[in-house]
Amino acid sequence: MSEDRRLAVLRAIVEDYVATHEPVGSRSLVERHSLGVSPATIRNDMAALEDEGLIAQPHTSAGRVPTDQGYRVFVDRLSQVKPMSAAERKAITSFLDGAVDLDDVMARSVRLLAQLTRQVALVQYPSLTRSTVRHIELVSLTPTRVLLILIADTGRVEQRVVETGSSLDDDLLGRLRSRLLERVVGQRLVDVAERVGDLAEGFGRDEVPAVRAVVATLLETVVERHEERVMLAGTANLTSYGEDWGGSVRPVLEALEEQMVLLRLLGESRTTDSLTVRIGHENAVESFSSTSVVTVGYARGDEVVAQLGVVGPTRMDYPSTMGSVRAVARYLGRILTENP
Amino acid sequence: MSEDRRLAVLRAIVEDYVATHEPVGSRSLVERHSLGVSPATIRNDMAALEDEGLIAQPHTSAGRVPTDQGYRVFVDRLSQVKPMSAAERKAITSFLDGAVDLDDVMARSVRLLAQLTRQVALVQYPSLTRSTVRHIELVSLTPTRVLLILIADTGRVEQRVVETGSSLDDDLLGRLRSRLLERVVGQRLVDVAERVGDLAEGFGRDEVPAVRAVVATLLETVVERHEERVMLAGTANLTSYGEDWGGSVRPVLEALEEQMVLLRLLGESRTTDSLTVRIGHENAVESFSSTSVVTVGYARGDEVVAQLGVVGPTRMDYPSTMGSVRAVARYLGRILTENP
DNA sequence: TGCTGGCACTCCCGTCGGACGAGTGCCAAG
DNA sequence: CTTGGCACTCGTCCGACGGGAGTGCCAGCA
Repeated sequence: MSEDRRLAVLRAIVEDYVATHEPVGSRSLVERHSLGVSPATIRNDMAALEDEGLIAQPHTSAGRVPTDQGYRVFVDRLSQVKPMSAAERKAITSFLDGAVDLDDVMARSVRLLAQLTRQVALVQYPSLTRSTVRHIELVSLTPTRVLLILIADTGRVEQRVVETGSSLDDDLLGRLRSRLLERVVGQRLVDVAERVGDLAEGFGRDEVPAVRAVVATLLETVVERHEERVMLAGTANLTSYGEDWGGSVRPVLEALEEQMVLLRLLGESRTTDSLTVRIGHENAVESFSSTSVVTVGYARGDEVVAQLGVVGPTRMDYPSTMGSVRAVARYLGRILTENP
Repeated sequence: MSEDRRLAVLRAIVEDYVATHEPVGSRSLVERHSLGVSPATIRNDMAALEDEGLIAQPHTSAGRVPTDQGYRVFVDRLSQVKPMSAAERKAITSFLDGAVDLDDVMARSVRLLAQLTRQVALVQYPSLTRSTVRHIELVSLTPTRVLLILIADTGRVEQRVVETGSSLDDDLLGRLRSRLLERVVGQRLVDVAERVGDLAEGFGRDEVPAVRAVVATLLETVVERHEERVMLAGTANLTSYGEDWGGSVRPVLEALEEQMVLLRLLGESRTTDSLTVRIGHENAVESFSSTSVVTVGYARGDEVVAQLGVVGPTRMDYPSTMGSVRAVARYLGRILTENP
């Protein structure tokens, strides 16, 4: 009973099960794949695979279904990422090239990914903390209110209203603006905090509170993870996987409405730009125990700025999904890199 | 056979059906409601109501179910909006009061509405075209790129990158900014177009193309319906209504991902601030033929700036839903009005 | 004229039993 | 180590059946 054939059987089981969504038996296995042995032999292999915990049977004397561990082995050792066809690549570029600004790029990417994979797609905005400051603008709204606008080099724009407490005249606003600009433009957002800590120095006594308020809001904007936005698309695809996906669709839909959950799904492997596959219970989030999450980082230049990925049933077509995810990440990275 | 009693029967049928989700028969009707007559009498009334097209039976000799028209009559003549309890009102205010900016207000409103109604909630951003310009800012990104930021008095901020073609120096940018400000600040967005048409006059020959580019983008931002954003929450609630909702959940989920569809659902009665209920086929959108949409405008000051509402099964609890929708609209309006 | 009780009828739905078939595990032989 | 054979297990798919809920109609009564 060769190790090789056993793995070939596992691969065949995964492929068939993904294709048919039905437990697969020894007979149909030898029919659909040229394994060169009889059903009985396969049955022995299957028994072994079951002992190893890679497959399981839903009921006695039904076909076999891959377990989470089975998928794990399949992904790690038995499959390779399926590259996109030329036509698909072309479709991707032409679809993404029409974008006019960052929001548009993100929106298009996430919809594209949902379409390609027929699953739920997630795209995280380029992280604020990893990018640098391109510009800061202060706009006076009312005497005691200032709109603080922060523009990152990724094209991302954050805005925030500051209650200054005391009033700011145009002169003070101008001085504050230029001080801020000279301190932080070109700096990485992570470093902004230490660059502006003493910014209040050099301002008049009565001006300090207002300056402090602005700086505080700026730091909030920069530091807060909370603002790591994630876009979502393709929730309708949840319905296609019938009822047989563990529990039901509801908890998944609920979880997908929580930004925090999305970030956890995407964020746990922040720095890599290699494909990450989290299968079933490997997901930290409870309600995703019968789903798999495929993520990858995308880069601007040669720095990974955020993650994107898809959420689907554990019985997804991993090679294709991984191919699509990787392809979208690459083209998205290219667009971000080319458009300064 | 009095008209009054027939309508009382219709009301009872709607109420029971909404509560139980099962066809309601003459016997259980007289048990649960004090109609003062026998089942046989009710049956006669039911036959009449069926002739009028207000109720129907799923199968011969099953109970009756309200038709779209039946709900229509119920909403128009037999029900009144159920006001929120004091506790609920308090919860609403405390939930909304924590908001820090417009995005936050919108996000909280939509989630709140979804929770209150246990349905899918929609909230449209305050319309750009109905509000006035508070400020316009031009920020130079690269020599040939300018970030145009438009701030409306509703607190809404739109940003857009302008490719100017030729290069803009700081001087030109400054002149352009002040010209723009003097022309449009305080103007209604609808009027912006005519105020800036001739803005290029007074600029040098070589400056005109860049000015034109900025103006064009500004108009695009102002005019484009496309940018009427809608927030969405509570899609998980779609699953609770079981399978028995016409067709399935999928087309509804799909439609809800289209901004255009959301706008159509909300937008058809733009100007009123009175409750609008669209039942089943009354919805223009195909996939919503077994859902009802309850919308209402919300105002800033005394001007309706946008719509909000919920999408649910036709067999929803209309009085409560209408109460929740109206309440959220009022509190949202109050917040927008109080925070300038 | 309108309400009521009675009655026959329709049809949905849950249950039960049996036949079928897919699939398994084991064994003895090649 | 592989293979064919064989007995066995279950899940699933009918078809029949009975109960029950609900209806429509009718004749009698206020």
